[in-house]
Amino acid sequence: MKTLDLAPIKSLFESELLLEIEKVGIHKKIPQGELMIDLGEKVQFIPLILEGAIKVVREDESGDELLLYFVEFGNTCAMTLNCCLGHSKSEIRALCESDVSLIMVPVQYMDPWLSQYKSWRSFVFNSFNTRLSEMLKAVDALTFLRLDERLKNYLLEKTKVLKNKTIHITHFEIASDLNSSRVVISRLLKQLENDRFVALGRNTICLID
Amino acid sequence: MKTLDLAPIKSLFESELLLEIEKVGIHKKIPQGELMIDLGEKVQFIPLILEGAIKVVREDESGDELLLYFVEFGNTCAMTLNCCLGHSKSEIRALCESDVSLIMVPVQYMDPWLSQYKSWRSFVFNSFNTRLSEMLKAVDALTFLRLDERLKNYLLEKTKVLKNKTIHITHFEIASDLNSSRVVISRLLKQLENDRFVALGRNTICLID
DNA sequence: GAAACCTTGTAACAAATGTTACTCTGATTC
DNA sequence: GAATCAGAGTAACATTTGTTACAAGGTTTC
Repeated sequence: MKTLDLAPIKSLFESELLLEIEKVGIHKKIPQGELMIDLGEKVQFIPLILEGAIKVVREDESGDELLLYFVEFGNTCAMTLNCCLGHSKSEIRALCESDVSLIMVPVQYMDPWLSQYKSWRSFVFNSFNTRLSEMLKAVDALTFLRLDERLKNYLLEKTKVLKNKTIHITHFEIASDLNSSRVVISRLLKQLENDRFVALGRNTICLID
Repeated sequence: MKTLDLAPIKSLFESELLLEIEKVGIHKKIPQGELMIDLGEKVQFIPLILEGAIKVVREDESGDELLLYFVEFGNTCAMTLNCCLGHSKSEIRALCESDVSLIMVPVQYMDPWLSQYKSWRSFVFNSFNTRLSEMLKAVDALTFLRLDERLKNYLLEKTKVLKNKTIHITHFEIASDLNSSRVVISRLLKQLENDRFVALGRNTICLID
């Protein structure tokens, strides 16, 4: 069994805590596209993300979706913390946006570490704060922006998270993430192409500049 | 100087913590309508709500608003915690929806109490969770509901928080809270009146049933 | 009590977004 | 290589929401 490579999170936690994490944490690699948590599932582990990005999605009763935000390195999913602490079920779905490398810490360490380690408290609160900020951003976009602006933001986020100006995706998938319809997205993308914001190809969108 | 009446929160915290709260907390009563925190302000106190409700509002650059949620007894404003911990500035505006009675705890107790008192940890996390849930509800409404449904929810929330079936409010104020326009709200309210959901009067709306 | 103001009702129109239907084209399957 | 299919372009139309404009009653001010 390989030792955990904690290098990416070394600066986040004090050394004693790092030892504990090494002892009880399980290193996992999850390939792109894989479902991590679904609606209504119980969460048994706190995920510490080392590499990659996770996409968090909300769904209503009739199956319509909305992308809420991405979770990246140095954060954990606050919705998961939510579940761990409240022992409630997941209100969201989490998918791997890219290949993800993470450490799973069993939930029972949550509370003792909170009282013991200041760096753990910082980490957990930092995650909550980041999450609340992301939720605010989502609300802002839905409230104050028109769909063309939301689409632009979406494309920018996507390229940032995937670290690649060219995105492989269909118009239909974008429509799902933005809770819109394929025809509308095609229409707006065509506009963005005319505005020299993107170049369109089959299954690909390339940001210009 | 009167002793704090901690009765309402007695069951939330262990007795030692209650003593500490009594020692360092400042009891305050704030009348309805008063501004508690504005955008960009720094927060020096953690508010523990004993009675009443606080309305939390988001605003964009151009001055358009949106009501995010209400904070009631037994919770604290997670956005405030956000500020306390991150030492960042408020991203929201908080107003007293009704007369509010609360205890203000200076922020420096936040961290020591977290490591010392399990009930404080529970309380803080509970607040975060409630806030994330409320934000999810807000996102859901914006994404999946049409304005008439959002208006209904708004009226129901409002009567619940104010504990009164009759609301004193103008159509314009509702439009602000829902980030819509007065004319649209009047139109929809008229519909709700035809559907026997409300009875309309000048400055008043009364929920039927 | 006249003037000014606030609140609400209503109509006509405009803009943003969603829906349906059809076409074209390149990829995949057999 | 013919048949099928998925992805994308486009037009016509429907719905939802927002905007402008104006009228009619209350309320407040002076």
